[in-house]
Amino acid sequence: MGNSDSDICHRNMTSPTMFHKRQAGKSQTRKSQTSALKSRVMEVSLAHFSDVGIEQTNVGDILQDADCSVGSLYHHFGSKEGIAEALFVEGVDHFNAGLLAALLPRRTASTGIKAMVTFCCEWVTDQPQLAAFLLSREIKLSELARLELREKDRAFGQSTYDWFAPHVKSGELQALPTGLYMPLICGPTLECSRMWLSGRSARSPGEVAATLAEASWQSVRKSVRKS
Amino acid sequence: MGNSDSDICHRNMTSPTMFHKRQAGKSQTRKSQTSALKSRVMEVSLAHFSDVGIEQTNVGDILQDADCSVGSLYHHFGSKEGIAEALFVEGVDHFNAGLLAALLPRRTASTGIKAMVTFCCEWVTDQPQLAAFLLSREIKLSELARLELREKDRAFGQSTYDWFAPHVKSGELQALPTGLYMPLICGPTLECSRMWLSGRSARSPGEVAATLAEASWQSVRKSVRKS
DNA sequence: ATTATTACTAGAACAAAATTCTAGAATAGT
DNA sequence: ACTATTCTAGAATTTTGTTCTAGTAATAAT
Repeated sequence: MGNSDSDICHRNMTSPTMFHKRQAGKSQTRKSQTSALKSRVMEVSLAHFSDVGIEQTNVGDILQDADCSVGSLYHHFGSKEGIAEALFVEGVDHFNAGLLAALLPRRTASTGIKAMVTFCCEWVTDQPQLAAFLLSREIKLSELARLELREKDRAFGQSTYDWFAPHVKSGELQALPTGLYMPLICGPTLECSRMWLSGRSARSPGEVAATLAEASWQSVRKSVRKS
Repeated sequence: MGNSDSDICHRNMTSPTMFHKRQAGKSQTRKSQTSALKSRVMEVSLAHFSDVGIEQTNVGDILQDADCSVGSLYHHFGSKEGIAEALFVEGVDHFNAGLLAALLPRRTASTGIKAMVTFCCEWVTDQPQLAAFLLSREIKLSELARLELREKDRAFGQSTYDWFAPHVKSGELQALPTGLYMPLICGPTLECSRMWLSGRSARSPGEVAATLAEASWQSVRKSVRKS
């Protein structure tokens, strides 16, 4: 059915080609074919990576599932890690953008913080594959990607801090080192997510979103208590 | 100095042995030699794993640094992942034991929760190698190890819950699903740790321990507020 | 229009690294 | 003493990631 290759002898054929297979859709332009190929590789890779991890995934499987040649893959991604890196950077971008989109429109400290937690929970529950991949830091980022990411982190931190600042000033939120807000707000949720995604816990983040949101809010609000 | 091997020709020698090298300490019993070998392999492996990751570590280096033969390594650990697995399970055990030891002697809810956070911070700061390895979930656990770990998690959760229960009953701690206490109490700290260990943040957990402890306490204590 | 350049595809060939295999030595059990 | 088992050893094999050469489509330059 699928593989009408390898029936005729390809062995010891020093020259490739003799008109390309694989170009099923002739109507498509080359550009769109290429970008389709790249997305296919990334999609397939994500599935494998999140399933068995980067190391256990072998390039051969990706090649086969994405119907891609060795040459193309290495032309576009450079290496197996290269695919992972692309997925990682793209994923972090999406996550951060979504988190900001959830936060910025809120007007009160309480609703803002809770919106962040809720977004995390939904995001993890909605796309467990991507979440599992991003949360399992098994990617050894290249120096380039590391810098790119650090800059993105900084910009993201700045944006959230701009939102926080007025609420800190008004006395609703605690004044904390910049780097502590994210861990305090999203840390518990991400920890729950890891447990759930790795099968070590049965309860999905979605199920406990409200509780997590309230608890995280309590941990960063300015305390004015009786006792 | 060290390697007086490979000077005499070993090549194309179909039979091994002809009395073993490596047995430097003749006085030691075989048993202790073996267990020493295993620890050596684990120690060396941890250093490599936490440094460059499991994938980037190659077995050859471990073999050389631990002065171990291929046969021995595969006899004892089965595979490279096998070493990682052993390290992981042992590490989780130590961590959980330490955490319990920090918690159990405390008598009040507040000091108990804070002791847990403080212990996490110290533990991560004290043994960054082991921490980095455990927190970077790049290990694909075998089904066996997964079950073993799940059971350990359950037992650990039970022990902590036994400590929590009275404080919940007395109204000091919130009543939460069992699986949420750990993420809420240690989640922020572990998130900070990951950031610090991966070089994405400059502040070590130790430096912000007190703040984290207070915040985590606020997130799980029973709220009795004005507003 | 023709040529040069670039982007892309293809798969054989290569190299490196993980794992298996065979065999011998030490020890425990009977 | 003999048998079974555990452990050590390293050559041989296999697997797998990556490079290399060679070709095709598309585009820019002349």
